[in-house]
Amino acid sequence: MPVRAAATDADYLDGLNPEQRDAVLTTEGPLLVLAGAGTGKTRVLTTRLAHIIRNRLAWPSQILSVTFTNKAAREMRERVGALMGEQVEGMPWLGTFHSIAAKILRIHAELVGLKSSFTILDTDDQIRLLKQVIQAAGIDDKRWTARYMASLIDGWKNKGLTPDKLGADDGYAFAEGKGVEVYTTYQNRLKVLNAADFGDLLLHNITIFQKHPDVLRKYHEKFRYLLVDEYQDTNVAQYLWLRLLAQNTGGSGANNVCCVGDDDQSIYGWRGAEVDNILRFDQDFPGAKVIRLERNYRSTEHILGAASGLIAANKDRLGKTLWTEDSGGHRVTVTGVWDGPAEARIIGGDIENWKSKGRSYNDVAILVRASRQMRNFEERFIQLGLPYRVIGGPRFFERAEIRDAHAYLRVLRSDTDDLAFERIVNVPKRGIGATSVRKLQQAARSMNVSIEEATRRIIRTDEIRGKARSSLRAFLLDIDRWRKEAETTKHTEMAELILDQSGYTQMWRDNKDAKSQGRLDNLKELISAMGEFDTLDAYMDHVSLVMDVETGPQEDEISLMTLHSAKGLEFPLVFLPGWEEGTFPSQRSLDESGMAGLEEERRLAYVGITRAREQAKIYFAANRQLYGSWQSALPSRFIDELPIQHVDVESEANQYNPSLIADKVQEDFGRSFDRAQSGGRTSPGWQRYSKNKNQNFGRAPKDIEGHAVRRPAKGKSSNFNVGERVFHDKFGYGAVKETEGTKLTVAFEKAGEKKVLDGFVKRASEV
DNA sequence: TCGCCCTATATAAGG
DNA sequence: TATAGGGCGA
Repeated sequence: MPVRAAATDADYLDGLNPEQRDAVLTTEGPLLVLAGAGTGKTRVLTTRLAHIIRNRLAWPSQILSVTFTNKAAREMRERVGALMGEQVEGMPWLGTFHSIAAKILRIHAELVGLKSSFTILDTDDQIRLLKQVIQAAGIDDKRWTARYMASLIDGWKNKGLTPDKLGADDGYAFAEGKGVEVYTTYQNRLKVLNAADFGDLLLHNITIFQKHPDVLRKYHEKFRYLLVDEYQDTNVAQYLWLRLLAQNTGGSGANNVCCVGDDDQSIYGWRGAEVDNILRFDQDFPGAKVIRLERNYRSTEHILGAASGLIAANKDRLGKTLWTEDSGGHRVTVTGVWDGPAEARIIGGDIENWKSKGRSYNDVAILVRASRQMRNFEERFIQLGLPYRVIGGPRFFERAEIRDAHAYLRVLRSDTDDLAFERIVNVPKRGIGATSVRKLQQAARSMNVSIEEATRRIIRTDEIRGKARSSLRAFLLDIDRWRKEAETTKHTEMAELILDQSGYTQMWRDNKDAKSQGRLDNLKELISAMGEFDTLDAYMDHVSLVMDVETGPQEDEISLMTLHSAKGLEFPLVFLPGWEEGTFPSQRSLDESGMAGLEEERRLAYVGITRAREQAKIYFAANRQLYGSWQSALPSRFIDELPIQHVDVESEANQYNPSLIADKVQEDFGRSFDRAQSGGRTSPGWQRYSKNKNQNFGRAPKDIEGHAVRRPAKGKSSNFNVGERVFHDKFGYGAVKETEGTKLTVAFEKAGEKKVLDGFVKRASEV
């Protein structure tokens, strides 16, 4: 096989810019491709794969390509296929971290005490199992919830920490130091159940690679090229896994690892991602080449300018300068509105306007920080009759009815799947309550058999009596009959038959809840999803790792989603509502993660703006309803950080004074920052921050007519005096307690003490 | 054991 | 405000 083919004149390289071409052709040695938003990352990735294969640098089976999501893997597979034509059949080692780790683990399962047939537990199973472990350890599971323990364990697994690698004080956050004990017991239970949770897939791989160099060597010999997408999202475990596979000194493809990512789009720190991985790449892989893709093909100059100015406030970044030839276009707009419903009303009107100009709803996206912000929009769109789709939200295979159905199928397949058996033994209600189930669990444990086997034995005794006993007996007979029929019946028919005969579908038919029809529909959809696989086993293997469902044909609809799920997408017109302190940046991020949290929020804002091709429109509301009660809000500090030459300030007519935007509290920012950051104003971060901030604030913003907005002089006080009686549309009457610039602290008679801006209150005497 | 009522709680979400 | 899960009475 030639080490390198002269392929620079190949037509698949046409149309790549010099940096993209370099990223495709640099096949040997470690390479980091820093791909800014909209710089043609996927094209580079797929072309690189095609280049390697076409030039016979490696066979498709010798390339390991990892992504985070099934969607990304699917897209890559399709696009490589399109580039290669029919000549190449699928790439066996292209997939998500988890699917590839699972594939490897199936081969070597016995090295970590599992059987090759191990089941993969989803988060729901994981939590139910943990609850059992916690209760068995005599820990109060209300004070110390399984959910909390699961998050600790996930955190440890994300860091590559098995129980033996934890110190005594590590588990102290749980039940006075019992954390590690619970973790250990949980891992032992998993082994007994022949199961692995998602974190284990990677972790077991790492253990195997570390303890069995001969196994690792085989993979070194197998893989000549490694490719990692979205490298900024990798956690420590993924990083360790990759290092082990990549650090190949003697093999055929020494260190040919290519990581692609964008530190500015790292938004999954809360999920264990370590931006550090990408920041440290050249130290981890000595001799690494770094290529920056900075030419943006997506957005206008104003959109890029606004986004770049914003992200410049971040300290920990490698730094890129995006540029475009697409000059002109609309500035990013910033609009202040009265409250959430007003925001939805204005955006709804804008969308109608867009549509009436002959553009499509598909061009439009609304990106929110938290899913609860979607509600105002849904309500308004229904009123206006605007078609929309919500992207994200609860996923198909995670719905309770689907999990129940799967549990029936798991029991059908295996008589040792305790978690599945427990889940459905009393669904639908068969009169087998918690007490009976506990007895079964105890019996199973003492006899060292599965719960199903324990049940078979126990119903021959008087241990369980009455209805519970007869129901259990009938249930076991059902299971036996189903297993027998399954030998000769197609799996889809089998599923229908089981759901029918168990009374499961009847349970939902009898349920008068509004959602139960939807659940029945989901069950039908499940059957048809199963039909795409030849056997039940093939189907079950698939769903354990692929939780999403491919989206069907597109209608012309507005997209409504969170900022997180918008990553990787683009739309001509993007609405960014809810840019208020507390909402965005989220107060919780600041409280829990301080400066790092703030920077991640800012990257999220950057992701949001850079989704837009033609126009990005930012909104903030003066009042926001949170959990049923109204709160006044201040514009997000991110609005202050937008370079003014790329921004137009608009206002909701007569309701809002544009000068408020400009004003908005440099001092207030300082205060919330102090809260979030223990270092306070003396920290380097703060000093750097204020410096950047002042740079961005040299000029006064302009309002929609182009007049410079009057900016209150520093220390300018409001027109209200302490003790004055005022009226606020949402909070009613109250008395001013304190004034600070244009910000008032008002003791409202009904709503209590609130901080509001003086533009939003009137003198009570003028009402 | 079931079912209702009350109350505690509330980001983001991939596999 | 909306919901999920626990407590308690029938």
